[in-house]
Amino acid sequence: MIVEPRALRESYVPQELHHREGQINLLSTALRPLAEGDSGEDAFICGPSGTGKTTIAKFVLGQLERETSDVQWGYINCISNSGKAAALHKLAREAGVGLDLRRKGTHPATYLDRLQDLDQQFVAVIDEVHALADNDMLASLYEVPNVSMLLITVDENTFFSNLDSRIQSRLRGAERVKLRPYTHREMLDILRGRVKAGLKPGVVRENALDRIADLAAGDARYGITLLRRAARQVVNSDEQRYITPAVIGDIADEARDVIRDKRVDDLSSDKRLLYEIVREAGTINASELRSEYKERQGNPVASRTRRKYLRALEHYELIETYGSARGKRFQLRKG
DNA sequence: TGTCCACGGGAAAGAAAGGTGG
DNA sequence: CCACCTTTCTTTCCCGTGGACA
Repeated sequence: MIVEPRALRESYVPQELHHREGQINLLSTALRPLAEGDSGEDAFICGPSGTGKTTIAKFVLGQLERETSDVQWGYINCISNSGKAAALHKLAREAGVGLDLRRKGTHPATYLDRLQDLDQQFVAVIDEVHALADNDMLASLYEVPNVSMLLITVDENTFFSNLDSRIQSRLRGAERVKLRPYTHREMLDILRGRVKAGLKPGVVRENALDRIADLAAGDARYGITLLRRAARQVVNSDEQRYITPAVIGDIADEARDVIRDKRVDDLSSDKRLLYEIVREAGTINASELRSEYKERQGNPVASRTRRKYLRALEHYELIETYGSARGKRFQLRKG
């Protein structure tokens, strides 16, 4: 049934990307000077989740890598590497220059020096950049002449408004690539591509793909997770031989949870409890949240810490907040 | 309009991680 | 093996700001 499991993972970068030609060209053009050894433009990729932001970044850099050997690139996700040192460490390692440096006890400037000494152009792909704790890492990277930044975020306007004005003006000229949610038809193409690469021919009913595309509503990550879970369900089942709309219906809720749980699993227990409280309540105001948390947590963290955690959950896009000061309310983020 | 309380920036203390020298 | 060092990362303390509510 499953021929190539990797093709069913959302992190898989296919040989050809459907319906993103314009954006790919825009991004390639922005990075074009790198192939001649000049520094490229900084660029943004923005769009809702599941619109292929990370995938097109990796795709375009992969293309560039095949054309020239003078370009190195590194990828970090700011949700798992929120600290400046951790993030720079990973970037330097991907450039192959930080291998001798220890993770703790190395000054951030050391990584920057190493990147600068590289006699190649370097592209730093910084995913989920809105979750970055201290933005002066961006300023530091901007200072390094042979480093270009490719910043990935959901909405560049909210990202910009949280940025301090010095970096704001520097990044204002950066190329912006915007991604819209996929249409139903586009989603079907993407799913067919994955089916062809990953599954035995004929095991997926066409109307099942239609059902997946409906549920995914433009979010390719969710669509692909649905396809993967459906395939696994059929493999483990004795009765079912084919992926049908009924199978999709059975696993739809579960697939939604899988994506969310993957993020929630990484949280510390206090953050997870705060998230659980918001999730159970749907919407909750600040003081109710505080008393609920204190009641359920034996030794609660200080109130300032609790607020920092909540802000982090907001950055991770697990919750949303409205209002300010005493009127602040917390709400579970949908989708 | 005054009191209450939550927010959030920033400093600073504390804990943890990794390395070094005796 | 242990004491000690450097730097990161987390948590707390301090405090000015501002919305809610009587």
